[in-house]
Amino acid sequence: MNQSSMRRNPPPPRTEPPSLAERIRLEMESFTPSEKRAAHLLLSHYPFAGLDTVAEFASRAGISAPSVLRFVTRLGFSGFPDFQKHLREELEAQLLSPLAKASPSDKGQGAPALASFAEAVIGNLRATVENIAPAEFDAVVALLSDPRRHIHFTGGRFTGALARYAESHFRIVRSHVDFIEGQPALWRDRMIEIGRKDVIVAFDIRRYQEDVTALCETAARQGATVVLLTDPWLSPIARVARHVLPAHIVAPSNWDSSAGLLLLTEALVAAVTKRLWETAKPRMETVERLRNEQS
Amino acid sequence: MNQSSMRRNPPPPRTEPPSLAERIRLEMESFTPSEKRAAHLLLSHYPFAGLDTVAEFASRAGISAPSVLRFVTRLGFSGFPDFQKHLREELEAQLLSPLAKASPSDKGQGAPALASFAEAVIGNLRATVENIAPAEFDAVVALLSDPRRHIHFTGGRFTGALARYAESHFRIVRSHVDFIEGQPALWRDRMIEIGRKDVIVAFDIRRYQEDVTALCETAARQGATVVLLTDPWLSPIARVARHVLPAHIVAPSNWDSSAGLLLLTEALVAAVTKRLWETAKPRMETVERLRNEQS
DNA sequence: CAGGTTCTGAAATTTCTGATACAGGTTTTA
DNA sequence: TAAAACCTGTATCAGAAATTTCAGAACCTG
Repeated sequence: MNQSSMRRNPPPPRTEPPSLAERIRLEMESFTPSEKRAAHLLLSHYPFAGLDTVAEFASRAGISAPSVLRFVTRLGFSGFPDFQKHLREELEAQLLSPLAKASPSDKGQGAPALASFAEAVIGNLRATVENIAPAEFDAVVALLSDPRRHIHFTGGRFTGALARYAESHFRIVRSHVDFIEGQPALWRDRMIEIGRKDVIVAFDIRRYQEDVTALCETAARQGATVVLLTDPWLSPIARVARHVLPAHIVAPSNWDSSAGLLLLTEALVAAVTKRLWETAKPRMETVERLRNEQS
Repeated sequence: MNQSSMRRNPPPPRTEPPSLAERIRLEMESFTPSEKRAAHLLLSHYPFAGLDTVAEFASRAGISAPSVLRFVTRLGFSGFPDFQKHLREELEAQLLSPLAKASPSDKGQGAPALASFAEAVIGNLRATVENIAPAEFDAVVALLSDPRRHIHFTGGRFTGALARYAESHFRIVRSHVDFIEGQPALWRDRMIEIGRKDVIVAFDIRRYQEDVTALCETAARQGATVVLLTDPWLSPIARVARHVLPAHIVAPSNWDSSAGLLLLTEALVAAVTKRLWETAKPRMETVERLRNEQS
């Protein structure tokens, strides 16, 4: 008799996922006294009150632990951990919303698509920079500025292009720079020469590519230093990497965005060029002269 | 009852919210490899990654549970629950004061290079988007979405990598896509097959490369449609290009930044993928299946 | 006011989490 | 090159947390 199969809400909340808090407010009437106390506590400190232990929650609400359990069960969760998981996910989604709000809304075409895409990418860049430890970045700069080291760039299907981009710049700034194809057959032979003096800079984002991982593991086993540019979920290469620089990659697209990786790459190029300026300058001038002579 | 009812407080942080994240970034270099992985995971999903169980956190970070425990102990917490409590409190405090968002912007001097570089790049992206004519962008999307067209990507020394990046994506979304090396010797032969049905997408920024220009001029003479992604000063290719998308490239570096070009590329990929979704989806699934079979 | 229903919490039970000891392996130091 | 220090994962344990059971309390209902 409690539910006469009514439609829930005349104006159903449109876009946003129905927050748990909202649902609790709507169902408040049907709660028992104990459940109401639990609901009030949760709503008044939403959602943090629910992130504590059952005992803590019960104590703060002035009810017993079983009552709390009955409350969350009544809300449709399989147990208290399930309930907490939902709260955390909801909170995380809400906190990341400024980025998520722009993307799904306007599916128009042309400029709006470009503009919103750009905003998402910009958000990625900011997030990327904030999550990079300055010391880590500096350490990589120092590593790539060491003239005694040999630098090898590599990457996967899509990120391979970024590795090439990095290589094409570093090649001019300093010596001992090359690009390694990801396919095992193409690098197996060269591995014999990889050792402690070598640095592997690998680009690898999700749908992590096994051959790139294999390359890095082999190189690491030989004593090479591995630097990894990846996404926040970390390629398995992180296992053997000495330095890891994660970049945010999620964009309103069926594809991931590599803009963050490019940003890091260009920042590294800029920093290393500055650091090696004394030797880089003449190299750059020479390259320029050779180019002109040729044509 | 075991509570000594005493707040443990090593360094009284009563001034500003010295975010735990910030501290981790500063101490990053003193961490062991395992600890770094834990730190990276936490920072990349701050602070939600830390609200799970130890086992979950360890698994996601790719390390063992004890390493996680050692990590939080090293940060000065008495145990994992204490660590989680701190994260919750920090999160709650931050969520209640929207003005706290200004804090992460000003880094001391750790890597102002990276932060300011990022800001410059972001400025480039905004400027790029504003200076693109929506109609021009849409026209390019339509062109690249035409299944009867054959698409060829090319670029110069540095921008060639971007052309490869574009090609590696479009190749999956649609058929008749390839990459042309910039050196004349490598494309002269193929020019015989270039005609009205072909689209050349060229990447070229200052220090404009003569061979790329030559390629485009030849192709245009044969009736091909040329799309140019360049800088605001426009590569000479613009004379024969049907569509031109300029991107801002100036950065605080001895090198130009290609981030704007990458943004346009990714936006084009996203738009074309969406437009061709009916045919692109099965293609992407097939590619995925082939990849899995192979490995 | 009895009988039935619903609600609630104390205590018992079970599950699972966080913590520790220890040993193999690696890097650093002498 | 050998020794020492350090790092890290496996196995294990202790204890806390969530869950269930069950009996009593509160509240209708006729």
